[in-house]
Amino acid sequence: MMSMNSKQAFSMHPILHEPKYAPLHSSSEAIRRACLPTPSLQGNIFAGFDETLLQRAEALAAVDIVTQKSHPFKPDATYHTMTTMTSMTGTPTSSASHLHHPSVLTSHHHAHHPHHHHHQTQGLEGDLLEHLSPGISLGGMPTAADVASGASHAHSHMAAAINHAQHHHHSHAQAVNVHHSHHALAAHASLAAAAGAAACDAEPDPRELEAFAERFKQRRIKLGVTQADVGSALANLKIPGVGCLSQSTICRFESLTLSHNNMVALKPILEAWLEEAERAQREKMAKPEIFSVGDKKRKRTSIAAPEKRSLEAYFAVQPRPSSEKIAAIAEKLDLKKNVVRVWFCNQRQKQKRMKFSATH
DNA sequence: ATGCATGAGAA
DNA sequence: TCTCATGCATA
Repeated sequence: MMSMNSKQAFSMHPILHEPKYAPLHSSSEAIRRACLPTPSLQGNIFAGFDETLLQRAEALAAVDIVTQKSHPFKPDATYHTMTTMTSMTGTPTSSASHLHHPSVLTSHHHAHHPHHHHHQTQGLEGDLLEHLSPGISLGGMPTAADVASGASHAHSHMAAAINHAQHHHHSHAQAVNVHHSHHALAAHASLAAAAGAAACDAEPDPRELEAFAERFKQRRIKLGVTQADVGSALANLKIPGVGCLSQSTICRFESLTLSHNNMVALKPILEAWLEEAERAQREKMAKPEIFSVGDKKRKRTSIAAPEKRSLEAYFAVQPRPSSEKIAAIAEKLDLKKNVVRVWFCNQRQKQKRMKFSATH
């Protein structure tokens, strides 16, 4: 088995999004029912009705229900927790924190399906949910991460901006950019170089990526660093446009549960960290003097098993339900429309992840 | 390790 | 709105 080829063909563009400003957009909340014409689907038999589809899907779901059981839960189970962070122990299992969303690597694009719906009128709904802003924190570098941080110190700052694009003559564009807000730094250029490698850069080889991920994990563990440590330590590398990443992302990288593009974009960064960390460790070995020392809560809705099964059934029939269908499903399952919409989005994303996509 | 969520950017 | 990259909260 060695086939290589990424199936995603993206493209073209040399990228670059200019540091745009974030227009403010308020997140859309929910739109409730409206009347809508027709969900034009592409040759789908089940194209435009609702009840029938829903019932059918549920019937399918029912099959599982027999086999599996869980208790029916509240439709709106959201957990909130007050997070009190402040727990940094020496043990590797820490967490990282950062400022805003350091969103950052992007590349994508490929054109795909032309689907779209119509306008739905009205969208209002008093929603209880709102979002808040993050609290900042992160003061010093605690413990465990000497290696992680590559021994260098952090001046606590995040960077911000820039966006870098890489494109050669090929197809693939990777861009690492951070959203900046105010100032921007200069830009520069070497992402690939950071990898310290010879190659120019992108290698769409699932093989290579998989191998790297494996090695990465292995060496990371050997260094005694946790995924969270790696994530926060990335900021210390000061690679233009690269801030820190969460434990989640590192974990997903190692387990290949990221999109191909994302894997490709992250690889050079993590590779750079790895080298730096190993270098730092060697340095430390030399002199055993070591270290001196050492909100808003987001709510996570919990969709009960039965509802989840129904959603899966609907998804099997129609992965991209129209707004109206989403509303119908939401109502039927007694879930918020937005929850259902997000569920579908996440489901679609899952399908696209690497792991064993196919070409592999 | 993963589920659900947010946000930017592009349609 | 959707996709994508990411992250907080959780199990």
